[in-house]
Amino acid sequence: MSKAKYVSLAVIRRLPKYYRYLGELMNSDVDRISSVELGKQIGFTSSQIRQDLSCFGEFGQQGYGYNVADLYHEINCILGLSKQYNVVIIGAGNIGQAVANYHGFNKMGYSIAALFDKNPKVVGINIKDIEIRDIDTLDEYLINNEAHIGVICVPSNNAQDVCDILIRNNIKAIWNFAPIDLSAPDDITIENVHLADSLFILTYLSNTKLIG
Amino acid sequence: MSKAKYVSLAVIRRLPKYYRYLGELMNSDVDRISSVELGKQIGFTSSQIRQDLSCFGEFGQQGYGYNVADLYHEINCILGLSKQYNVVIIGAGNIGQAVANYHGFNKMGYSIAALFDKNPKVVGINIKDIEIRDIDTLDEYLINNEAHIGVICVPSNNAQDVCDILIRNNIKAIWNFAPIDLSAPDDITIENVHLADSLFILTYLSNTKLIG
DNA sequence: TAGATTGTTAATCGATTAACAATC
DNA sequence: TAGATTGTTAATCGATTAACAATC
Repeated sequence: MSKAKYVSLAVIRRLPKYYRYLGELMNSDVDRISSVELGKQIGFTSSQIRQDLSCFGEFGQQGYGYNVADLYHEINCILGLSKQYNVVIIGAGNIGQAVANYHGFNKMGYSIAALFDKNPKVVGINIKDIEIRDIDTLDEYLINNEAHIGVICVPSNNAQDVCDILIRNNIKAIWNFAPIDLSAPDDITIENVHLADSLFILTYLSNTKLIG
Repeated sequence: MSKAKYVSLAVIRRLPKYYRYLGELMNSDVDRISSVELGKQIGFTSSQIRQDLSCFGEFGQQGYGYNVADLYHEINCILGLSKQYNVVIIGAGNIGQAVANYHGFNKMGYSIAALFDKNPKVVGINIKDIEIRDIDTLDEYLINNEAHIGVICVPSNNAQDVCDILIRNNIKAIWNFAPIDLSAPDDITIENVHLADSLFILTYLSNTKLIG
C-alpha cells in the first residue's frame, strides 16, 4: 500500500474481482501466478492486470510473476479489509435480514452491531442474536455507539431521512439498497445496490442478444 | 425503438437511471424537460443525455425538450419492460426471498413463477403464495413450464450446477447473486449482483476519502 | 418571429492495450 | 546463463464533452 497517485474508479471496481480470484487460487494451493495466466482466468488482458496493480505498488517479480498469498494479502490491505467495521442496518425487511445473515461479512471484519426497523411487529425479534431496535432510537444509538458503515434497507420514501440521521452522526460510508439516489456532502461515500436497475439491464441485454 | 447501431454497455447501464428519474418527474406532474434540466437533476451533462438517447431514436423536439411521459414510455420499451417475464428463483434463503418479496417486480411485468430450495425444512413453505419446491424438481419444472429469467441465489459451490440446469432448459437470462463468475455460452446473458464486491468498494472509497 | 433546444459532428479526455527495456 | 515476466512508456481505442447548424 502506497503510491500517492490518483486511482480511477474503473481500477477500484476491479479490485474485488482480483481479490476473489486470488482467494480461489489459494484454496487450490496455487503459489504463484503470472499476469498472463491470471488474465486468462479472470478474462482481462495481462496488460490491464499489471497496469491496475501498478497503481498500488510493485507486487510482482520479473521472470516469476506474483506470489498468490502475498498479492491476496496486499489487496486485502488496499481494500481496507484488515480493519474492523461496525455496521448498522436500517430496515429489517428481506434485504436487511439478508445482509445481516450473510455469513461472509462477519468473517471479513464487518460486525453487525445493530438492526433497526419501524414496524412494531418486528421490533424486539432477534436476527442472528441481534435484537431489532425501534428506528426511533437510531439517533440515540449512534450518539452512544461508534458505527462505521450504515446500510439503508428501508423503502425509498424513508431513505433520505435515514441517510440524514447517519450523516449527522458522523457515519461516512453508506451502503444504499433503496432505489433512489441519496444526497449527501462530498466527504460521504455512498455505494448503491440498485436491484431493479440490474434486472432491467439483464432484461435489455438478453432481449437484444437474441436479435443482434 | 429502432436504429440498428451498436450501443455501448456504458449507455445501457445508464438507461435504468433515466427511467427512474423520468418516473419521478411523472409523479411530480412534470410534463416536459430539457436535457440541461434533466442533466442537473441526474448529475450528467446535457450532452451525454442527448448522445445516449440518440442511440435509440429521436425523442425530443428542438426548442421544447422532451415530453416526460413519452420518453418514459420509450425507455420502458427499449429496456423491454413492456413484455411479461416468468421468473424462477433458485435458492429460497434470504436473498431469494428478498427477490421473491420485492413488490415492484410484479408490478413491472416480472412474475415469480416458481421458487426452489435444497433444504427439506423449507420445501413446501409458501412465500407470497408460491410454494418452495425441491431443487431436484427444477429440471422437470423447466421442461414443463416456460421461464424467461433464472435467479441464482444458492451458495457459490452450487451456483454453476444450477446455471447449467437453467441453460440446458433454454433460459437465456440469468441474474446471479452467488459470489462467483459463472461460465456460459455467448448467447446467455448473465448479470451479476456481487454484494461483497460492492461492500469492498464502499470500504475502499470511504477509507481513501478521509485521506485524499 | 426570436428564443430555446435538439441531434450530430468534431474535439477532448481517459482508459485499455501493446511493446519493450529492465531484471529476476 | 537463457527464459520468463515484470513495471512502465507509448499507441490505440472508446467514451465523454463541446460546439453548432437545424428547426420547433
